[in-house]
Amino acid sequence: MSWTDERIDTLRKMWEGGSTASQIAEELGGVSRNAVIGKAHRLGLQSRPSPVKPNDPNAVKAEKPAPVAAAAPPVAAAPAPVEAKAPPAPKTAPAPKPVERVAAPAPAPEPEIEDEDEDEIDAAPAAAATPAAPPQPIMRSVGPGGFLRQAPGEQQAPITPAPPRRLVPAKPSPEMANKTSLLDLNDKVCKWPLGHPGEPDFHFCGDKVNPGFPYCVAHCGHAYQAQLPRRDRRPPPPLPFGGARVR
DNA sequence: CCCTGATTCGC
DNA sequence: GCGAATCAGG
Repeated sequence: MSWTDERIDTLRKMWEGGSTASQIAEELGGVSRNAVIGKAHRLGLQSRPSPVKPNDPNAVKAEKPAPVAAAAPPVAAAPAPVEAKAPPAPKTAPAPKPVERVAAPAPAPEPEIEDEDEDEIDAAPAAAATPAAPPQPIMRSVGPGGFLRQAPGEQQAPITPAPPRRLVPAKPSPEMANKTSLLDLNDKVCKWPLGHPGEPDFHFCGDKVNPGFPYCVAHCGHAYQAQLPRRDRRPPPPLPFGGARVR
């Protein structure tokens, strides 16, 4: 493959649009990630914070070891350290346009609790509530039964497993009449739990399963997230660069 | 390990 | 000019 104007154009647009070299390489096809990077540099397209490059030309500062008089050892090392001229002007403004990008995380699936009458989990009467941290929106994903999965940051025992409460009759209960209980599960019904174990009306979806899956079609939608091929993933900045056609 | 981008260097 | 090999941080 050669670098035709068209391909260079795509490279340039994607590169400036924030696509990674790998993505660009895949999009173009026939070239490696390295080829893309190499070409990008040859085109003069640098920038883009590199994981391995401190993008701070001013660096070196705060270098603990040498508070010595600024300049290195010039020949006529004048002992006079002071002479407060101005701190060595940073000459040309280095700031190469930091290409700021807004991290646009994929819209997390709205944590919907699907469960009729989700009764509040009355936490233990912790008298003096601990001040704790200020409430902050945390994005969680929803697992079967409406359990909120812990966000990556928080670590904490997963809520009380199954509050004893009172035992409920396994089957002959009015409210459980038409519900699918544990004993009703088989390969043909949706095993998506509704409510929480230990609660009076805990039961399972029970709908006809999506063939090949343990859940019905609807709940498969919750249980499985489509994993698109890389090439179809449009990275953060939804750049409308022209030439890219989704294959 | 995986991912990144940067750099080098033989072609 | 090209890009594989290599490097180095996350």
